[in-house]
Amino acid sequence: MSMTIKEIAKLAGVSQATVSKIINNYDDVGAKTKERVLAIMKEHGYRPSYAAQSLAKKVTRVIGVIYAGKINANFNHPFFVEVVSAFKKAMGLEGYDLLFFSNEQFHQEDEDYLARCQHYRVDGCIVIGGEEVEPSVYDVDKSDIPCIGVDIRLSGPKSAYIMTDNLQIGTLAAEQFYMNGSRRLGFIGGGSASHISNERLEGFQQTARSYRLEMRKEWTVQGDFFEESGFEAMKELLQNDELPNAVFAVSDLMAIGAMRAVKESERVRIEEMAVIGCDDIIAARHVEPPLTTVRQDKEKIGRMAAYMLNDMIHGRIEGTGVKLDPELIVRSSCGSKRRYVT
Amino acid sequence: MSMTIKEIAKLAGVSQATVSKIINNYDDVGAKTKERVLAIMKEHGYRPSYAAQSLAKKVTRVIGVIYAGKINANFNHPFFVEVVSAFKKAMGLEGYDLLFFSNEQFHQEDEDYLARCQHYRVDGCIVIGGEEVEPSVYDVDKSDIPCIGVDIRLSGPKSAYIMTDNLQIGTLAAEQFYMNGSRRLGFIGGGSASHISNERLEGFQQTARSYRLEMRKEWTVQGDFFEESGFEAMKELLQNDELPNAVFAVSDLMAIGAMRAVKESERVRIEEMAVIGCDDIIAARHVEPPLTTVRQDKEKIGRMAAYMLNDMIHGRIEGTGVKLDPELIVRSSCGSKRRYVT
DNA sequence: CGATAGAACGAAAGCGGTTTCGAATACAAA
DNA sequence: TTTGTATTCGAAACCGCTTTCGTTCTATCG
Repeated sequence: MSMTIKEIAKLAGVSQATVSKIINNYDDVGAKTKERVLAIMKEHGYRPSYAAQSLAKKVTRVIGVIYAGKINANFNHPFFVEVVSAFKKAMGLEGYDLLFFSNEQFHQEDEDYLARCQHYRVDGCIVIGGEEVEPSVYDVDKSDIPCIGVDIRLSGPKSAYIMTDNLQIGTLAAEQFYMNGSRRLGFIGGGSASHISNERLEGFQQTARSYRLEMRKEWTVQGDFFEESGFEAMKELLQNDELPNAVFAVSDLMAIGAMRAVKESERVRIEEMAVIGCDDIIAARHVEPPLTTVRQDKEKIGRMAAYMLNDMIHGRIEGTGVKLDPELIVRSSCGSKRRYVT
Repeated sequence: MSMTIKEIAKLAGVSQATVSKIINNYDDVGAKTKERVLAIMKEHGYRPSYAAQSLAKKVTRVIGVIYAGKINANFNHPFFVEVVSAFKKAMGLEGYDLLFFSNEQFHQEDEDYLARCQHYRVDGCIVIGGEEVEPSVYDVDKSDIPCIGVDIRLSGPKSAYIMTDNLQIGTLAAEQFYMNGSRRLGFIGGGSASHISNERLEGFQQTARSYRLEMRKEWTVQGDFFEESGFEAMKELLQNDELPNAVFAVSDLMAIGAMRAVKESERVRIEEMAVIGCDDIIAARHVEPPLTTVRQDKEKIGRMAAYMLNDMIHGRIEGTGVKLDPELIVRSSCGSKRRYVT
C-alpha cells in the first residue's frame, strides 16, 4: 500500500499540515524543512491520494467523456476519434485527464450518464454525438456541471454545443453534384432518428430543388454511419428500376461502403455513379476512386470544444451553440472533370 | 452543489450509516426504511461522492490508460484505437471506467505515468505501445498496481504483456514475397529504437535469408509508424540506383504512404513494386491496390488484455507474457497472381 | 410470562488529505 | 531592552462516505 501523509510527516518530524502545504506549494514553509520533506517524499515514492485530495478540495481535474446514443457515437468511429483526440490534447494542456465511462452495463441500470458525471464530481463533461429525434435521456439542464456537446444540441446555462453546419453540408454536396453534371440524386442517411443526418438531408434537398435536380424518395435510404450500412444501403438502392447517377452519403464510411457495393454490382460501373461522402476521414483519399467529401474540421471541433468547456468551467462564458463551416474536398469520385449522363 | 449523505439521512430521519448501508446493499436494513430512503434519494437526485467512497473503500473501479513513449503510441493511431476500443468494451462489462492520462504536460514535470496511476490509486492500468530500446521510464516492477502492456514488455509480479508474435510477422511477410516471386526486398521500419519493429525486421531477414532473397541495407529505412513517414521512407528508398521489387512496411499506415510515393514517382509503377503492410486496419482493403498485410487481431488483443488485467487485479494469475499469432491477408498489392521480374 | 435470538438501526472511528487560525519563534527597528 | 512584524509551524475541524460493533426492539419459544 501507498504511504500516507501522516507517515511522511512522522518521518520528517513535522506535522501533516506542513507536508500538505509543501504538496500544495504554500509559501509559509521554511526552505530547509521543505527540502527535507521533499527528499523523504521522493525517497519513499510518496504520492498523495487523489481521492482524498479531491474530497477535501472539491475539485477533480477530470473531464467525463460520454458517448451518447445508440445511433452513431462510438469510441472507434474515425470522425469521433479525431475529434476526441484533439479534445484530449487541448484539455491535457490545461491539466485535465479524461474519464471514459463504460456504457456496456449502462442500460441494465436505470442511471444515466449525467448521474455518473455527478457521481464522479467531474469538473466538466463532453457528450459525443448521437443526437436523436426522440427526447434524449441527457437531462443536462437539470445538471449544474459544465457540459459540451459535439454533434448534439445541449442546452442550459452550463451547457453548450458545437457541430458543423449540417444544412451547409447538404448544400455543398448538392451543389457539387450540380456542377458535376449529375441530375439524379440519391441519399444515404444515418438513420431517420438522427438529427444531424436529417439536417444534411434537408440542405441537400433544398439545394437540389433550387437546381431542379431530381430526387425520388426511393433513392433515399438510411444506414447507421458505419461502412457496412452504406454497403447495404447502396445494394438496396440498386434494386430500383431506375437509378440515380449520384449519391450523397452522410459519412465517408458509408460512402466507402456504397462504392464497394457499386463496384460489386454488375448493373452499374463506379464511373457512372458519382459519390460524395462527409467527414473527410483519412481513408477518404485512399480509396479508389478517391472520395469527394464534405470535410468537417475535426481537429478544430475538438479543440474548440475544449476551449469552450474550459471557459464554462471557469465561468467565463455562458452556454452557447457554435456551428462551423464545412468545406468541400473534390476528388475523383465526383470530380468536375467527369461528366455524367443525365 | 450535490447533496451529502448526511442531508439525506436527516431528511429521512435515519442515520448516515443506514443510508450508506442502503447504497451498498447491506441486508440489515428494514424494507420500509429502505424504500423511504430510496425515494428521497431519487427525489433529490442524490449521488454519493465517488471520491469519498473510494477513499473509504480503498477501491476505485477505474483503470488507467497510458500511451507510452514517443515512438508510435498515439490516441488516434488506428491500430491502438481498435485495441483500446475492444479493451474498453471488455472492461466496461466488468464495471470499470477508463481514465486517460494527458501526456501533454507530462514531460515538463519529472513525474512518470505510473506515479499518476498511484496518485489516482487506480485498480489497474494498461500501457499502450511504444516499447523502446533504451531503458524506459516505466518502472513497473517497483509498482504494486496490476499493469498490462500492449506491444510493450512489462515485467514484474503484477504486470504482464500481450502482443502479436513479431518474428512471425516478419516471417509471414517474407514468405509471401517469396511465393509472389519477389526477390529483392526492402523494409520500412518504425524507428530503430522500436523493439517491435526490430523484431519484425529480424523475422523478415531470417526468412529472407533462408529463401535466399536479397536484402540490402540501403533498402531498409525507418519511419515512425504513421503514414507520412512511410511516404518519405519510400521516396528515400527510390533514390537508390538499384531498387527492390518488394517492400514490407511494419504498419499499414506506412505501407499506404509508401504506395502513394510509388504512385507519384515516375521511376517505377505500382504494379512493379509489391507491398505488404502490417495490422490490417480498415483502410487496408480500400486502398488501390488493396493492401496485402499481416493481420493482427486487434479485437482479441484488447479483449485478452482486459481479461488478463482483470485476472491480475483479482489475484487469479501472476504476470505473464502472451504472444498471439498473426495472419497473412493476401490482397492484390502483393497477390500471388502477379509475378515480378527478378 | 420471562428468556432469547434475530432484525433493525446508530454512534463513532476511520479513510487521507486540506485549510484556517492561532502560537511560537526569528529578526529588525526603536 | 522592548516592541513590532514577519516567518514558520501545528492543532484541529472538516470533506463525504464506510464499516464495525454495540444497542434497542420485536417476535418467538419453552
